[in-house]
Amino acid sequence: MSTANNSASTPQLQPSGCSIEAALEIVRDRWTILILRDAFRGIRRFDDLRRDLEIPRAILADRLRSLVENGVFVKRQYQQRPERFEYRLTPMGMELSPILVSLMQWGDRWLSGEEGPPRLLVHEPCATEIDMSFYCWTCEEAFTPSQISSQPGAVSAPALHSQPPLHSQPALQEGDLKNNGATKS
Amino acid sequence: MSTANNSASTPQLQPSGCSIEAALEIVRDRWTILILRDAFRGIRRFDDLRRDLEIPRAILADRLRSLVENGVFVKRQYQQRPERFEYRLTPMGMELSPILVSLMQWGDRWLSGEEGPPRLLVHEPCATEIDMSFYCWTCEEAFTPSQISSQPGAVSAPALHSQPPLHSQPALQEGDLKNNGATKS
DNA sequence: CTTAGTTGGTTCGCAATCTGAACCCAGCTA
DNA sequence: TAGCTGGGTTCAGATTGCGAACCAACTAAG
Repeated sequence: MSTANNSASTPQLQPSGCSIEAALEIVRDRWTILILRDAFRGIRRFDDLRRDLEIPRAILADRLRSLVENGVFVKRQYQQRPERFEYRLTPMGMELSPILVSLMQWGDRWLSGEEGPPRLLVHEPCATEIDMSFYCWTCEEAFTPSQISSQPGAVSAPALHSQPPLHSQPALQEGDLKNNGATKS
Repeated sequence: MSTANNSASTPQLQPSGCSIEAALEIVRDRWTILILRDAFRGIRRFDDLRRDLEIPRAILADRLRSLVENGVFVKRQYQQRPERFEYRLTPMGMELSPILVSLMQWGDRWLSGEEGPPRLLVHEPCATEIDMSFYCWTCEEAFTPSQISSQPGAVSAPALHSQPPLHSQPALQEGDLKNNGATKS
C-alpha cells in the first residue's frame, strides 16, 4: 500500500525512472518547499501563508492546488457561511519532514554565520538535538555517504544486455555513491 | 569551521532567518538537484551531465557556476591542452546527501508503482537498506516528526525577556513541528 | 443602509527565466 | 582540410513569475 492513489489524478510518475525526479515533480520549487515548511509549523490557511511567505496569491493558489492534487495536502472546510478552507498535511505530506529537516541542518551547518543556527530542532522527550546523518539498524552505527551503495530495485531486468561498460567512472571520489548493481563495469 | 567562506563570494545569507530558506538559495531548483544527484553518481563533466540530464547548455553552465561560487563544487582542470575541466563535490557538497536520500526515499515510498522502488540504497558493509527516519542518540530510539520540537538557536537573546507563554499554537496536527521558542505570537 | 474588513481566490499585463538551436574556439584525428 | 570533442556563449521565442487590481460571500461597525 505504498502507492499514492489519492482522490484525483495522482499521475503515474516514473514508470522505471528515478525516485528523486519523481519526488521533484511534486516538490517542485522553492515556494512549494516554503509552503511545506510553514505547514509543518502549523500554518494552514491561505491568507496566513500569503502573509508569512509574502508569496503572490496566484502562485500560492497554484501550488496549493497542485499539492492537493498530488495528495500532499487535503483541503478541508473549517467553517461554512462564509465558506473557509484550510490545508492539512496528509500522512504522505508529513513524511516529507526528513527532506525539510536535512535542508535545514545543511543550512545550519554551512550557511549560518558566526552566531550559529537560528533555531534548533530537538527530540522533545529528551531535548537532544536532532542529527539527520545515516544510521544502520543492523550494524547499530552511524555512517557517512561514502558507505552508501546503490542496488537495482525490483524490476530493472530488461536493461541488462546492452549495458555499456560505464567507462569514464574515474576513481570514485570520497563520498560518492558507489554503484553495485546491474550497471557495473 | 562551520561557516562557508570559500573561494569567492559566499554571500552572507540569512542574518537571522531560516536555514531552509538559506539552503534553498543554493539548492535553487529542480536542475540543481538533478546535477547534484549525478555528481553523487560520479558524473563530473559538463558534457556527461548535459547528455545524462538533457539539460540546456546555458542552464547547466549557469548552475555549475553558481554551485562553484557557493562552495558546493570545485572546478578542477583534469587535463591541459586541450584544457578540460571537471566539477567535484566539496565536503560541503557531500553533506547534501541526506537531502537527496530523503527525497529519493519519499519518492520510493509514495510514488513508485506496483513494482516498488527502481533502486535501493544500502549500507555497503552489511547491505541493509538505508532508512532516513529520525533517530535519537540519547534515547537510543527512532521517533516520528510529531516528537520534534523547535528551540531558539544561539543568539536569539534579545527576544528572551518578552517570552510569551507558548500556548496559542492552534491545536497541533499530528506531525507538526512544535514551536517552543522565543518567537511566537 | 453604507462602508470597511476578512478570506480565498481569479485576471491582467509586464518582467524575468527557460529553452532549443546556432555559433565559437582550442585542440586533436584522419 | 574536414570533422569531431569538450566546454562554453548568444539569441529569439515560449513559459513562468510577479504585483496590482478585481471579485464574491459574508460580517461588523457607524
